[in-house]
Amino acid sequence: MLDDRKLAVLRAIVEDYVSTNEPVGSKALVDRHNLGVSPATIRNDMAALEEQGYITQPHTSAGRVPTDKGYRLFVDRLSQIKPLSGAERRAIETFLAGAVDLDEIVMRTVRLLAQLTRQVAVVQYPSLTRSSVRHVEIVPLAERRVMLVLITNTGRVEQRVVDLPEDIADDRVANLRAVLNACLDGCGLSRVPETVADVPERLPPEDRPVAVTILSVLLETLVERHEEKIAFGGTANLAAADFSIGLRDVLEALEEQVVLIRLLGETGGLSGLTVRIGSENPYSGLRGTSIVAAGYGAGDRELARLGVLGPTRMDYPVTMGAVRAVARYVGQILAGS
Amino acid sequence: MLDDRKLAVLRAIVEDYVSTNEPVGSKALVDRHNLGVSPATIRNDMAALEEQGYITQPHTSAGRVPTDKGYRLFVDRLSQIKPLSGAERRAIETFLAGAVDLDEIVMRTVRLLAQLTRQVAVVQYPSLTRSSVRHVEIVPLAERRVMLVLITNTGRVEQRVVDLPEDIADDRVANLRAVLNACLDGCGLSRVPETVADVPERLPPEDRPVAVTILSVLLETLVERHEEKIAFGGTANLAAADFSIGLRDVLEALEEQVVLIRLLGETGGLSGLTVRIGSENPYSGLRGTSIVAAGYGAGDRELARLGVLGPTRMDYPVTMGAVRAVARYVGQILAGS
DNA sequence: ACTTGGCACTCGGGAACACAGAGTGCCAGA
DNA sequence: TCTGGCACTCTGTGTTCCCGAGTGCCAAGT
Repeated sequence: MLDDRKLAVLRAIVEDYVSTNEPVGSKALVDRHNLGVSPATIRNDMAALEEQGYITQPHTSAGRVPTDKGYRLFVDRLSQIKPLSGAERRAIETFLAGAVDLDEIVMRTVRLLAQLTRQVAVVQYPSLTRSSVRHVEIVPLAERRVMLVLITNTGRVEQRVVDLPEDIADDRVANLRAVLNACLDGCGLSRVPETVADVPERLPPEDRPVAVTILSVLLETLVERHEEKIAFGGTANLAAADFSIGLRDVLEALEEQVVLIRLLGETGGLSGLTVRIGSENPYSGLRGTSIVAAGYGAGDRELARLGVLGPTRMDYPVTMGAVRAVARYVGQILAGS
Repeated sequence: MLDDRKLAVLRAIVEDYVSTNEPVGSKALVDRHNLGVSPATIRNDMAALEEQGYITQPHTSAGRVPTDKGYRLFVDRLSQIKPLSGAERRAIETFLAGAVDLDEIVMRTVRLLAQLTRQVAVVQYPSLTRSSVRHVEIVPLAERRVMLVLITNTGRVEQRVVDLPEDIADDRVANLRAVLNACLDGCGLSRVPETVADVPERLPPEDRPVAVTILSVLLETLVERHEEKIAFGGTANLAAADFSIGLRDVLEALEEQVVLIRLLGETGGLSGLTVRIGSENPYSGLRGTSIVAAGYGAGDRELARLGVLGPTRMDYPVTMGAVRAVARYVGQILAGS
């Protein structure tokens, strides 16, 4: 049904269209790629490909353009992820190595991805829920007011100001801190609620109201921040790629954290890369845009995801290579720090 | 030289052009605003205004359009800042009040400004250098590795992982922490370097190498973060305002932190509002865009700045009102938390 | 000294039109 | 099954033309 040559033709069409941004015709095809046949033959193949929905023509008597289905086939079976050049790898390493805290790691990753792929980069902060407690700190700020600081093993720091129901002496705060750290150290965040359940009972009765208040804020922090944080950048690249339509929609989607998270979401197939092409993605404003995403994490578990977003007409092999490489390096950095 | 009627004409031109986005001619002017004179008279006035560079015509036989100089005059002398409606004020208050930490305050402020003005909003994080130390925390992470956490009175939290030259027992860390907090509590960040200079001497000799390492990282933190942090949003509004040219440039400028800071920078005249119109601003890519900015702070001192960025063709009175109001409310929130 | 109506002039933008060029589908022959 | 040829169909571009909004200027009016 789709013999080898037809597949080759499809591949050629995708490659040409991606690089020229113009519908590609039969003649141009045989000129550029040396398929050993004549334009007429190609036309027949094209007719077949169109029949089956892999390509389409914007109007009669124009060249062909890949459909989403065509890109899908290309990505799945006709292309290979293109590894980065040595220079690029080194650039990534040195650029990321300079980061000094989590915020900066994320920011730099965004820039890196945007620059490497010339698209919009999106990076999710390492998930709170899957990481574990490294330290809890309680800092007295004023009477009846403390700041609660939670440090995770991924370097993420959460802070909350807590208003207390009553005064509490500094040494009692210290005690509470010690108890908390003793039972929470290394504890997976998802297991924190059970773990702290009996903490009040282990304290002198007069400390319990304060402890309960602080604990409730702590739990709140975990729940609230379940909605993850996201950073993005490289929007200038959107303007460059003369986005046929909906630049507005894309920008809107980018500012809608919830949408973004869903787009990155759902881990996918081979080598951890997810590619969602045009109408495959669940947000109507993003018809015409594809997302290439990958999970990253320190060690074995996936902590969060990152990826890029660009026109369906993008260079998938290169983009996928860049995303995969960056995801790996970020994972290493996180594991090392 | 510029009698009252000419000024009225200029005002009318600005207002009409802002609302219609089309060059405004003499006839349209007399129709809409009831100046009590004929089109011919207006034409003479317009000629005078053009002569002096306040307006210009895109081409012969088109209406007039304000120049940057014209907008400047309009902002300085022909318009009044338009206060927000009661509903808007309440919306601001409730929206900002829900914020739970500094990050969220900033994020919400960005959204608020963007929504209120329908432009791109830019918010600078409260400056580190002008705030003061509320607490320093040293958290042991592993042997020879601690995390240094600095909490400022504006709620900003800075963290750094520090690799130590040698092992150090927890109680000695606690001692160092106590000493640091004792001398730094409430200390303005700019005075930290002098203040900590003699700390090593006050410690037992065996702790000094560690203390020196930690202090150097602390000082580094202060210096590095002198480059301030910035958040922005509402870029979708850019696409809506059919930006004549340079949407790309604008997006690039937005991602260039340094440029952004310079744009917000320099506090200005009346009521703390700075308006920079088109070519007045120091970045060539932003010809065609204006910036309305204001300082905000808890109490008397200006901690940082916020503002919006949009086409020179913007509704200045409304925008200025919104920026001023948001700046005030954010100040209140910061002071209160 | 301003203001006004009249008038000739200018120029951009849209509509109508023609045309070249790229591309297609199909068919008959190798 | 491939190929060359041929007729056909579009889009995009350039040309021309014309309308209308808007101007500048002048002479007359208040």
